[in-house]
Amino acid sequence: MSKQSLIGEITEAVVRFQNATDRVDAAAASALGVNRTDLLCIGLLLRSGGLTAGQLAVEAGLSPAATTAAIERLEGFGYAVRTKDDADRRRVLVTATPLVAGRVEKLYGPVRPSGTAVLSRYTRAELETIHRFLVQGEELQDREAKRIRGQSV
Amino acid sequence: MSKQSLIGEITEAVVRFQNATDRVDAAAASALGVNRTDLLCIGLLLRSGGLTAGQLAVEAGLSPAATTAAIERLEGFGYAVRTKDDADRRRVLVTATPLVAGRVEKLYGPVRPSGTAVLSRYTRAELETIHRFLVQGEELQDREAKRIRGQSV
DNA sequence: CGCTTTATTTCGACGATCGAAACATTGGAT
DNA sequence: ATCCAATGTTTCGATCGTCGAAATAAAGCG
Repeated sequence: MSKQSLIGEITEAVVRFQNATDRVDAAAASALGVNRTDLLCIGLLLRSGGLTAGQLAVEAGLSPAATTAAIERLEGFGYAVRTKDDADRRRVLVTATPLVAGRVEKLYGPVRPSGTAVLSRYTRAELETIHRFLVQGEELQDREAKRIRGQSV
Repeated sequence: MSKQSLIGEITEAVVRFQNATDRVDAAAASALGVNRTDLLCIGLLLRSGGLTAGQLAVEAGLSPAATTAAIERLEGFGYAVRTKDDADRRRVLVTATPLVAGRVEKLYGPVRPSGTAVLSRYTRAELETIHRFLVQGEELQDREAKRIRGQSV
């Protein structure tokens, strides 16, 4: 196969890879009974160990109003709790509950060892190539996103 | 760096890569003045060269009602046209217009050469490694998505 | 011909989002 | 000390996108 056509195949494989990732998240959201926005918030809360409502809004790319609504939904599921910040009582600290932490672990936990198992079969040099590809790809896409944003169409 | 921590970095890099892709699509949708569903439909229509309303619904994963609404929005923008199928007059063929084709080309066109330029700097063996990684990753994620779907939480 | 099946649209309702205004609290500035 | 601008969150009203179900239209078949 020519290098050029290999490049074409990689381009398509990237798209399929993304779609597969999307299907995993869709399945997880469905299993938790929440929508994609809520799943995003859950991930942010778990990774951070807790955020104020405003921080969550920024991280999730949501308006203040939508953030309040999302927090309310998560509270309703028992997936998050609000606590007033004693130092600054305007602030509300939002944290994920052990309930959702447990469920997420049950859903996503097994992905890690599976991924590690797959990657372990690569040599160190190959892993470095893959890593370089991912980092350069991210940079490329951020450049392109920036270019597109500056375009009225 | 240990192989193990390299694997960890790759895992994180994958997530960042996906997010970057997402930002490109968000920027493109915004430049075209449409939402993400409409952008998805535009892509499907352009790639296929035209679909019936029903086919579009299946491909996009939308209900019939949502599909009709999306087509209506795209028509309103001048991005799609409906034509009755003469052979089976129940069917409606939806096609992307040159207008949207041109705009999409202007937005996404430059991504291809940039991507090719980046990938060209890899050796053939490296490209094969990357390709293998993407394909195996897709398979892995599909297995995990299936597992998660079979889980009540 | 009717009857069932297939393709699309219409209808009514709901859920998630937004911008703007309201509310609560803080931290100066005078 | 107190007022006032700034900050953080919630409430409100409106809009948009989606769905399920019913309606419409057309095809195919017995």
